[in-house]
Amino acid sequence: MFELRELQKLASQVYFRSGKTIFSERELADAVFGLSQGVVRLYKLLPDGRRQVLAFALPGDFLGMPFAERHNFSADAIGEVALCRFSRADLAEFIQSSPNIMRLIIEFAIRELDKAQDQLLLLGNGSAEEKVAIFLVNWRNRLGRLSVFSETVPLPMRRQDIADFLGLKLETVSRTLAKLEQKNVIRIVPKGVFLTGLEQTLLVTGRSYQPQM
Amino acid sequence: MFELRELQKLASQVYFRSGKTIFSERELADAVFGLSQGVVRLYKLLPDGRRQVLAFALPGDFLGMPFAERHNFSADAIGEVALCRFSRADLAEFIQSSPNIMRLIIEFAIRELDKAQDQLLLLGNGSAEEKVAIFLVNWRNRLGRLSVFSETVPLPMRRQDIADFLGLKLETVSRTLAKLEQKNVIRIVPKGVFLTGLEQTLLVTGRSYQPQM
DNA sequence: GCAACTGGTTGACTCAGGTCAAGTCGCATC
DNA sequence: GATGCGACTTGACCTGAGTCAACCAGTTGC
Repeated sequence: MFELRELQKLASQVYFRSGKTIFSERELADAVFGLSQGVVRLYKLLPDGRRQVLAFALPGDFLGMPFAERHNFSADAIGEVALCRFSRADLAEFIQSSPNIMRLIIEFAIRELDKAQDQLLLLGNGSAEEKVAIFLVNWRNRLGRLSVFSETVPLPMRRQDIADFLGLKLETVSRTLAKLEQKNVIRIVPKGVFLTGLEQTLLVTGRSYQPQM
Repeated sequence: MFELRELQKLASQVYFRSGKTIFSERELADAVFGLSQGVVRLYKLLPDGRRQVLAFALPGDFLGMPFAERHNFSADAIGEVALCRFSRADLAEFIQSSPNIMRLIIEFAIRELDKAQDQLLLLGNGSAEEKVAIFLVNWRNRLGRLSVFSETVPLPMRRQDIADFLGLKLETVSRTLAKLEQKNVIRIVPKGVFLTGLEQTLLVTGRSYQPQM
């Protein structure tokens, strides 16, 4: 699409080292970002320190919403990260000029909403095993779509991140992975897993939370 | 806003009796609705019958997203319901003509996304008591904003609906309400509750999941 | 009035997942 | 190659919420 080319011109590249915060919840959203390299964790915090990871962003994903006054979640880098930064002012001007872009943004927001709702379904109804299994399959599929298609699926995030994403404790994530390995549907390797027949398990158990993240 | 008046002309009023389904997940979204009277439950189902209630819609809320091909959740009436029905074709045409409306839709979608993310935070990290307490306070606040401001807060939905909304079982909801009554922060009355010092409880316990639903 | 239902409550018991506390493994750094 | 550290695993135990079942209160229909 023509407009997207134009949009590129507005971007400036920025880089973040592992663990650095890109932006924080409630902060004024003076820019939004397109992720070009690496993985980003999006999350909300409670005053007492409890955390909910909302999503893991991959290259191609957007961080932050145009038209949102303030960020409503925090984002930080998992490993080294490269981003395209769009200043809010530039972006607003650009968007106003193009109904096509408007429409893309709406469709993007709808997709995000749908993903959040699928996640609600999973958090509200899933057992630990279902949660972990579905997380792994979805993650693999997303990486697959980016053709980061290695046999062994990398898991750059920490166990704690997965736990906070799934509403579990890190010990439970660890134990559940061990259980899945026992069942011979995965193999745990350093910094990743190797999936063998996990989706079959999901089908058999009768769940299908719409494999997409 | 001028455009909103115009929009009214496109609407046709429709009515649903208690329990009736307005639309179902995956169904072609040939129309979207504005809720004018009553309460609607929005939910997703799993093949094995488990259900996640995503939200309870109140008058003024929109059901269904313009630009979404298909509904990505189901909706049915809790009690008698009156809706403004907008056909997809009419609406699309109307929207294209007005960037103002586009912008409103984007902002609406962003708000919905934010609400869904707050709900993720609650489902992932809350105890049964927190979930129920926060649900009651949020519900009261929403009704308050509609100036349906009675001292006793009506709860037109069933315990099962609340349970499916909060990722609990109906017995747990029932017990938790009983416990809150014991603590003298609510009083249970037929088809509703009476809140007395519940928000204080929330502040004391240190949680503030952004009181809004 | 009484039967049949539906929605809600309550009790007794179970168990998945949380908690706490040792370990282990990998990997920097000196 | 010792040492320290952060990420992860594993075990023993505990508990909050789920399960199963009985019971109660309104409502509807005959």
